[in-house]
Amino acid sequence: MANPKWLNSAEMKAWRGFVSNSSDLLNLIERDLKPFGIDGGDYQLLAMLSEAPDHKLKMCDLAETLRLSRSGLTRRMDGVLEAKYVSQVRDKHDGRVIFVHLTIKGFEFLKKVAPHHLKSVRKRMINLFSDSEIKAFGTGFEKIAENNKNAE
Amino acid sequence: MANPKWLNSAEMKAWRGFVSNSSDLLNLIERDLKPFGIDGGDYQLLAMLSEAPDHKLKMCDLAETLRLSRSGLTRRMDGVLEAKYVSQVRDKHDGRVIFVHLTIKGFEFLKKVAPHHLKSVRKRMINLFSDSEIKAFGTGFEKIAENNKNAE
DNA sequence: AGCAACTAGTTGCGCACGCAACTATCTCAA
DNA sequence: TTGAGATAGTTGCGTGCGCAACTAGTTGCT
Repeated sequence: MANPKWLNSAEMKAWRGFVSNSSDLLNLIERDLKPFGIDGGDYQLLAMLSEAPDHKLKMCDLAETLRLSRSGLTRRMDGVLEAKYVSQVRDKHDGRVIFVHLTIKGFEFLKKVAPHHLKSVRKRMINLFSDSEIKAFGTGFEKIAENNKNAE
Repeated sequence: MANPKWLNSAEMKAWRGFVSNSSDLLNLIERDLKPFGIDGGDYQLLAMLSEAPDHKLKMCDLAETLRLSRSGLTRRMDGVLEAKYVSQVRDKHDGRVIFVHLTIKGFEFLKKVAPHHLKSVRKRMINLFSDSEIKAFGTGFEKIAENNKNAE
């Protein structure tokens, strides 16, 4: 354990850049959503539903894609249910599971907000990058994801 | 505002990869610190002090490097003060400011933990990357940081 | 000198989250 | 069929954080 290789300057720059700036980036993009009366968590929730088959997902699957605990999702649901952006339907075949459905209202809302969010993501990240940086972020995070899956 | 260009598949992969996996990565690296009795926030705090001139930093500067609000830092200090990893000294020349000093004990502790943390960062990110990915993460986050500074 | 505007740090409060414990439901093996 | 274990979702509780308001100290303008 004594002396693992220290990070060279390029490695340090990559790691520190990631640690320091990713939260800033996410915060700014979330802030861009505020004028539309939605926070980043709810936006992601609606976005994930909109991409799911039939615009619905089981609570536990939704929690997983959102990187939330089951209890965290239960409570996040309060807001979007109240706003009638989603509805819950108990599964007929398995009484334990609840499907979360994106409502028409939720989908319309998402379609209204999405272009603004997209502009925000472009402005704060994607449009700053060269093609090779885009590619490297894609493959880099893919490797991390793969590695995390087998995390001990 | 109507139709900004949607993300192509490479752009989407970069963005989604970032959004979905960065929190997982940070959580796993933080989890690796747990056996040493320290969380990610306290570790970063000690690390930033260890790299500062004279191992000390003003509260407000420390808060900024840690991406914490001033109040957030005030409370995070409780733990590391209690553990005697840091001490606070009021500035002689400006009675408003408080310097946070890394203590000998804090520095020794950090030196003990750092190699493990380093291994964790390598295993979960750096060692997975090609040279060009390392480079791209460095320049990519640098661009984001630069852009964030001028954020409106 | 004196007062307004700013800056550093702390405190009160509310919020979002995870963990552990709980209920309800399902699965599988004997 | 029945009972042990797994799985889905909720609730109680503690924690870490930001925001707003506050105190204390500094700066700058007149």
